[in-house]
Amino acid sequence: MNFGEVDIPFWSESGHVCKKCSATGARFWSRDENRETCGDSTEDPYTFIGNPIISGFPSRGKELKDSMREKFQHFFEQRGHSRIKPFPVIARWRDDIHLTIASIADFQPHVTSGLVPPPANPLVISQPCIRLTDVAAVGRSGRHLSTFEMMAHHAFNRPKEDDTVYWIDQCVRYCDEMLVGEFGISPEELTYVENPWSGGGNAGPALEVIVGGLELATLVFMNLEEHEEGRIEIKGLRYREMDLQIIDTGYGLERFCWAAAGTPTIYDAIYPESVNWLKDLAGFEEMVNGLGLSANTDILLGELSRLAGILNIDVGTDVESLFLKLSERLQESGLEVSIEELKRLTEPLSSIYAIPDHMHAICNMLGDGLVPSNSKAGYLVRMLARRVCRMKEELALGVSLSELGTHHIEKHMQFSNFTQSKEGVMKILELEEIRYHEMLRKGEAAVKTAFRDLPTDSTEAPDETLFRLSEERGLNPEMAISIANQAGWEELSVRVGFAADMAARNADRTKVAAKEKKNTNLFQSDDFPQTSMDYYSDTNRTSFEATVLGCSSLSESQLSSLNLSNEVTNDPTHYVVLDRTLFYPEGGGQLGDQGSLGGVLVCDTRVENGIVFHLTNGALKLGAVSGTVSLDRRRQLMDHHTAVHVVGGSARALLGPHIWQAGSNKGARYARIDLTHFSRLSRDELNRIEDHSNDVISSDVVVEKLEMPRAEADETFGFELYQGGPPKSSQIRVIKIGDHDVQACGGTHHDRVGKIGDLRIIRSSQVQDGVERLQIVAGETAREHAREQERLLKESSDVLGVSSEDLPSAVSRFFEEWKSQQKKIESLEAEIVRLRTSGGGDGAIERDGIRYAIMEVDGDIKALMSMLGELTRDPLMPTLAVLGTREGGGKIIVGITEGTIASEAHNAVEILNSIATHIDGGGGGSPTMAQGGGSKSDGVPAALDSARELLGL
RNA sequence: GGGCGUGUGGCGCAGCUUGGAAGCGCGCUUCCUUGGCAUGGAAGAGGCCCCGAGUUCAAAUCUCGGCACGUCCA
Repeated sequence: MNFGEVDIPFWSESGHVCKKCSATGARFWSRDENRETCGDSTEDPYTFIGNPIISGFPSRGKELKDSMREKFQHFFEQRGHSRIKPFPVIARWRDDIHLTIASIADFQPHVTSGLVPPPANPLVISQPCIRLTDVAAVGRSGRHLSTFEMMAHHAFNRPKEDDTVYWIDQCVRYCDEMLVGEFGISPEELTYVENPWSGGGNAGPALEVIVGGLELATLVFMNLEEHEEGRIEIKGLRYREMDLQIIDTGYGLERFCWAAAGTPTIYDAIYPESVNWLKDLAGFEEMVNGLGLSANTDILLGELSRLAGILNIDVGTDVESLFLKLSERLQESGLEVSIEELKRLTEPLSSIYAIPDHMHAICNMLGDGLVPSNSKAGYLVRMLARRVCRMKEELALGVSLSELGTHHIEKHMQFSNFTQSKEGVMKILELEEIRYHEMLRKGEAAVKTAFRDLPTDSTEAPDETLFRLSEERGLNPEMAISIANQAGWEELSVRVGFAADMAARNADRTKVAAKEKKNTNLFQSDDFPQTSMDYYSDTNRTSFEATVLGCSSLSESQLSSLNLSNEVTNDPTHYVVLDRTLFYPEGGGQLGDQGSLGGVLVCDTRVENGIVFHLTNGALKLGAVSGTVSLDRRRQLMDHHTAVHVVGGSARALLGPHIWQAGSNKGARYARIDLTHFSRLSRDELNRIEDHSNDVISSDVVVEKLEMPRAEADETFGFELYQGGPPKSSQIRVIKIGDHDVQACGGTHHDRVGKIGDLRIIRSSQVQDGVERLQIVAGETAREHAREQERLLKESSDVLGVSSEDLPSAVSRFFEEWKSQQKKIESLEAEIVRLRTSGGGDGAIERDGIRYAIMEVDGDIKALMSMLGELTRDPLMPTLAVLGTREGGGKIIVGITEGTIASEAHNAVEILNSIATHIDGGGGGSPTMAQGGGSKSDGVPAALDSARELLGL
């Protein structure tokens, strides 16, 4: 049997036959012996529009989804599956993806790798998912969604341990029984298409379950993993059998709803209230009637959807030809609609359909506590919000983004399950809309500037200009062109194929960026056993005895890739491996310990693959050794690390559940914590967090340090545990500070928070939009910081001879006075210039209608310039002026009145260059104005003399 | 995580490519036009060109670092 072929007893028992699709060539199983196509080909249009294939579900929208989901989960519960609560849509337990894209994502990588047991086995779940890869097709194709629920039953088998829950045959039986028995689907309509799956390091056979042209489910049987010595080859990669074999299914909840409703589009089935509301707001009916279409719109819409997929617009698709094809197909069905009419109908309609879908994704993401940002997951929600803003403006809906949000939450969501409050979501949506408008407003000026040199009757904009506007200003080509159209370039349009080029350009750059992969292993670690990390057992112990297992000198390349912190004061030369250690290695944002080992200093400590590497400033012999950790530094690190947890908890308590730790760093001098928040923090807010944190510290609660299996920790504390990032092990350490804060953390901590002492938040900065970085000092460093601040104040106020209370007013007074004196000097200089240039006596000589003014003056280059201006500005008095000053090493400027006989007769640059040698300098400028300088100020008179000589005066 | 871009009178922006006199629009002050206002006209005030180094005779302009902000991609 070839890989991917599914041959199970169920087929023959239930009367299925194996066929080959006449359109796609795929192998498929069907009860209908006369069937030619697999059901999922261009030859298989939807048959359920207006003719539901699932019976017994009269409702629509949220009610329909709820009952459909319940029926599914109940079915599997009856058959021994445990119901699992859905995971958040923000995949915080993973560092490879931002969003939950499938139900199996909940269990990757820890469960699928076998590291952690599944929460139940077998299990049933309905997991909200978000996929943004086809976001451009949402609303257009009639079936694409950016957010959907994947209903699934999963089973995790370990055949080698004789622990098999169920495998392919039983899985297909469940599926078939449910579709036919529970949902009333006619058995002859069902096809199972073989479509083996591989990707992400795993592979296995799979079946697509198709009814009425619609893929309702996919059943994946994951039993292979990538391995160099594997015997099975798929797409050029070698695979071997996995220890853990997984039933990974996915049933599209919304597709079930659509099949039960038989509406023209999937959106009509799941978001009917929103679709109707938006149609009203947009005046869709009047618009359609105004078109004077020959065809009935309902029939037209149904027909459009039946041909779904044709309008499946990917980035870069040639839209024109798609519309042409669609129009032709409609004519075949007897509907006469021109392409223009088709466009005017489908464009607003696709927005009306896309908005509720996007709002659903947005509310889900924000509900999970995500903060919009200009990078990472936060960017994804901002992108969706901006798409909605744009669509609602094109439809002229006249409602705000937050009003759309309110409506959506009311009609479609059970908001009590979310961490973020409704008010929090509304606040964020309001801010996002403000930001969107700000971007547009700034974009307008940018477009005008970018197109300034383009003739107003141009029809095509330069590609480069559009690329840049899009990347730097966030204006996609359509937006940029529409702004330009209103600003005077009326004929301008986006050229055909531009979107494809832009996508290709992005893809190229992504490819280049992906190539740069760094090698992770710094040290030779194969030869050593895991180091016993004794620092957890007693964080206050500092001396220990151990055995040196290895010692090598550090190479150049190792040193440079170590990226030593500036807290490392001694230069390491060797690395030492012990059997056990009290030195805490850099990890979880906490810097490594320092101290002494044998006769050498430990400059820094690192860890790799469970082995601790002590970076020393000398070599050690193998054998027994005693070590001492620097207690002061360790205590300070613990002050800071525990303080970071306290501040994180305080921020969440005061600002809201969207506060997540986006990173942290704890050194001996200060610590910092990055927090997700939707606006900059004022000093006032920082003070409140600081006060709250200090209250927690003074209450002196116990810091609990728990070791527990990951599954249990998940169950007990939830995902808030993973503030510091996804855990990598099955056993995790949990640091719990009373009821204030709890998170998984491998760092060293005090036993009571009271040990921290003083805590100050000394400043905040923004790492990226939506992420605030707080700098914290605690314990001894807090006091040092206060002393340092005092010293700065004292030194500054001493300079001015005022008390530090008066410093701000004194500084501003001095600054004001300085400015006004600058002004006074300038005006006095101007006065001098007027006196010297107006009343003759300037040594000017007139010859052949040109006035020659050559003189040395006192003053800086600015004064010279204004004097030159006075002399050469008047076109009625053609003048050549050569002015010199001894200031700043000697400066000379040459100016000639523009557009006169003087400028025809002389060239300022030539004159300057020939005389500048006298001051050992050079210069340049334009033919009518040149300036230069040098390093020999005494040469100024000689230079002026040579100018007179040159001009024959 | 990887790019790209921006920071210039109170506000909105140009100038930066190719270094050589700091500009435009709105607003502000005063005057003229008017019975008063809107408007129109004239004159004027208001700049550490984000900060710090470097290159240069010369930096808003070029280079490096920092700060603040925007945006795209994954």
